[in-house]
Amino acid sequence: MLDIKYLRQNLDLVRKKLRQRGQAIDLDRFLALDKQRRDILLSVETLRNERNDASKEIGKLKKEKKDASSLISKMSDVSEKIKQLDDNLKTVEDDLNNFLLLVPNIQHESVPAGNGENENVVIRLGGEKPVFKFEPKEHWDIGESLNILDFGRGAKIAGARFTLYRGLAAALERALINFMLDLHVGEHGYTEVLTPFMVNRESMTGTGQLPKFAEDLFKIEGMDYFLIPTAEVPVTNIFRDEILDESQLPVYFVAYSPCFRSEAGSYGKDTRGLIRQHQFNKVEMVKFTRPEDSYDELEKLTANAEEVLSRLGIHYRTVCLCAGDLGFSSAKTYDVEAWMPGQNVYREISSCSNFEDFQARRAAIRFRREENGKIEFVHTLNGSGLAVGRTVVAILENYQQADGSVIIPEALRPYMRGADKISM
RNA sequence: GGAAAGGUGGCUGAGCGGCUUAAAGCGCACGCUUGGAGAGCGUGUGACCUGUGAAAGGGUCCCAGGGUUCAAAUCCCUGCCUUUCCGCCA
Repeated sequence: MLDIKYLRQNLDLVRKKLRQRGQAIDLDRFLALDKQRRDILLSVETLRNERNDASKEIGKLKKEKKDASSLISKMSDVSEKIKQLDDNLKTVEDDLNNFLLLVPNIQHESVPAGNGENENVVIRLGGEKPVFKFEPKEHWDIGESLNILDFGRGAKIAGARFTLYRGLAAALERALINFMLDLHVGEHGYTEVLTPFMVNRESMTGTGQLPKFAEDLFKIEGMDYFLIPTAEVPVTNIFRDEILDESQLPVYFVAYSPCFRSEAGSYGKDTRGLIRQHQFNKVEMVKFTRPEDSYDELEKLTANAEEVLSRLGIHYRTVCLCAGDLGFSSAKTYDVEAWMPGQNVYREISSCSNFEDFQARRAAIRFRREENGKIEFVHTLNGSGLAVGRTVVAILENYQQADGSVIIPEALRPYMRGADKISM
């Protein structure tokens, strides 16, 4: 959510920024609602003030056994008026709030212009592409011929976009989770948390999934619970409605969680393999920082994600998303894309974002400045560290051998009972 | 699932419908005192909205939402959450 005062005072700038993101938002409606709200507020508060004074007077008169009936009947009218104005105010405030909840964040000045994916800017390459003396296969072929990924039975058990892992694939998934958590906790200074995988509506609203993106979520029938689409939601909401001490900041959390996404609107996209599933595992990093630190922290967060790929020996590139490709809540996002030789493409394997105070304002996450005691919103950031299923894809495709086997990267072997290879 | 008790500020904890602008204590901050610390004494101690150059001022907030009343932390209803006991359960 944007700061209402900032919006009021920088209407043209906001309009311009939103246009760059490809967002058509009617800011005149905001102006009208905002004015209405303040007008009503002024009159209702004047009446309240009058009533408060009169109430004291009535109390005094009663105690002195004097007649208060004329004042009481007068206040009866005033109360009636207050009630009406309150109703109006509530309507206007609801409208205003609903409007603000649907306005996306404003991008940082360093974000490049552009309309979509194709205009993202590559800022870094890491590692090297493997060289194959044969035609590398796609991971779904590798996984099926090794009998470690069973797409047919996944579909039987649950449906399309669900997969059954078997044997060393299951072990590999679990090894990756532990490897990533150990790396971020042991070397990058994060604290591990394990959260609920279902959350309530407030949490979803706090991080920006609701109200706008309800169709992307799985909802529990008959209860107001949602399956999390990412651990970002429960982890960021850890501090919802809290005021932190400045000395606590920055806070770094890392969490493993399964993620559930309806993938509404992606019919026919990535239908084969592990790339786009209704359920997948992810290790997520989340940071709470002071405003002046958040862009440095974004660089470090992105480097933490890249480090996972470096340790696994997988080539990647890092792109800065252009204005038109940014997510709803983000002010700036780097995507880390792993090289997938079987498909001959780079695929997003981590997305690292600075939300500035957008989520903090929605979720009321604040901190107290030491020097003056003032309360401010924190900045929140998060990034995948990494998407586990897609990392399995990258390993299968990058480490495949001519004989159909797959070498296990050394960093993972201690997590896989010493196994160094997956073969028939 | 059955029964009961509760939800008040950073914490503990008062609060017969009007003198609550939420008592008191603890904590915290500042000052006095001290060689220094402690004790003692004094002062202060929330958030949000509105307003302004900044203020003053005004308003809201005692879990949430409704209701009764001239007036609600206080009375009524609904929901949520917590705790205890019983049942069931990985």
